[in-house]
Amino acid sequence: MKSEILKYLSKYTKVTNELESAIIKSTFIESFKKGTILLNAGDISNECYFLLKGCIRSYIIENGEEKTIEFYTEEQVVTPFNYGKSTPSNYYLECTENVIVSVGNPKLEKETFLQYPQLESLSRVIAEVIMAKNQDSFAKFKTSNPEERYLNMLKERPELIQRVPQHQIASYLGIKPESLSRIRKRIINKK
Amino acid sequence: MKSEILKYLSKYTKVTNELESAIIKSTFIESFKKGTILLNAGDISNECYFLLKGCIRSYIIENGEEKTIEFYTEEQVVTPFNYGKSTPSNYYLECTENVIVSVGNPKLEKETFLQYPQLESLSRVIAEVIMAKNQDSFAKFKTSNPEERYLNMLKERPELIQRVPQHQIASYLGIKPESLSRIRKRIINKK
DNA sequence: ATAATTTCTTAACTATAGTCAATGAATTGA
DNA sequence: TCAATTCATTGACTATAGTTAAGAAATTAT
Repeated sequence: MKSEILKYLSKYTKVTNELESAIIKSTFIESFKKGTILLNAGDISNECYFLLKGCIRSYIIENGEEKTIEFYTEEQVVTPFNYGKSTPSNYYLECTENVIVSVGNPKLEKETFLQYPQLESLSRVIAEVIMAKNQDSFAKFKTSNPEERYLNMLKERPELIQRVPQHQIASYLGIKPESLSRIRKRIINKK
Repeated sequence: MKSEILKYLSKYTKVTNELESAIIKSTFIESFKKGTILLNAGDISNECYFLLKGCIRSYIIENGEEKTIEFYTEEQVVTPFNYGKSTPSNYYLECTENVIVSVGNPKLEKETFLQYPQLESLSRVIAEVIMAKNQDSFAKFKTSNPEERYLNMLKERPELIQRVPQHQIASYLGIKPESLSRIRKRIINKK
């Protein structure tokens, strides 16, 4: 399992033996059952995750309604908004499937970074890449309408549509389930 | 002017004398006239900015239409999506006012980080904070409708509404200028 | 296996955003 | 300062999303 992490990091840097052992030492693996809530709104978040297997969903509850913010799948990093800070989370993290993750926490991180400065450097680079991707998806979301968003999702993350229920996809796209149903129908008729 | 940067950084860390001189050495200030394009779509981006004075807007052109992604104002960091990478930018950066910025580039950054590792550490922390904020605004955008987005903007960035033209705000909110005009009318009538 | 629950689809209706066109207001440039 | 240009508002009309309600389909639990 840990080799998945090394494979991921090797996209960003040459993984030396030293780095490899640093990772292996400072990393531990955990499994969670489908349905497990990893973080509750109102709680302090003290863990971040690297997803090895499964799917994690972040969502908020507004007027009694769940609104999906993001779906995380294999090889994605899940860092709660306020990871390592003392402010409570405003959203939930839920396993929508059985999940295997590599877990990090601020204390462990700090120690590791002190001992292996190149890991902090790597962390910064990866944080910047993720940030760029986030900005990119935000831009795409803003500049498209619901139908385009769904088509884009079909193109970019087709497997996700098979893995998660449609009403969660709807809220992820910023619309109601009924609308997504109609959009799907519209698309089929257009073909 | 440089003291503004130190003031900003002091929110995240104790600014030691060493850090202060590191910043001062590795930083230079530039001014740009209103209307200046700092980055063109298709170009490689080689600079990032810390905004000391003025406003910078990022936008893309889609079907001949400008769509505003973000407005950056005082004390904000402008890092192009692909800053330091060799892939061309997919969007524009434009000064919507006369602008004073502190400029960074990857080469300078690299040298500075080598010499002052605590600055890289600080960079990572700030990157994470910005990331969290981005995720937060994305979540807010997704979970609200155009009217709520405008009301939220009125609350969060009231000065911005005075500073930039309304059709740019409309595209920033993901709607057409005519719709924003109607939303404003609706809000006034509700009061 | 069957009942209970949840999810998805459809329909009728309402509210709001998009489109196109016209006009008035504000800004910019010579 | 006046003309030209850009920007904001309004109206009429269209398209699409939200709402409510009902029923079908799929999933889950006993």
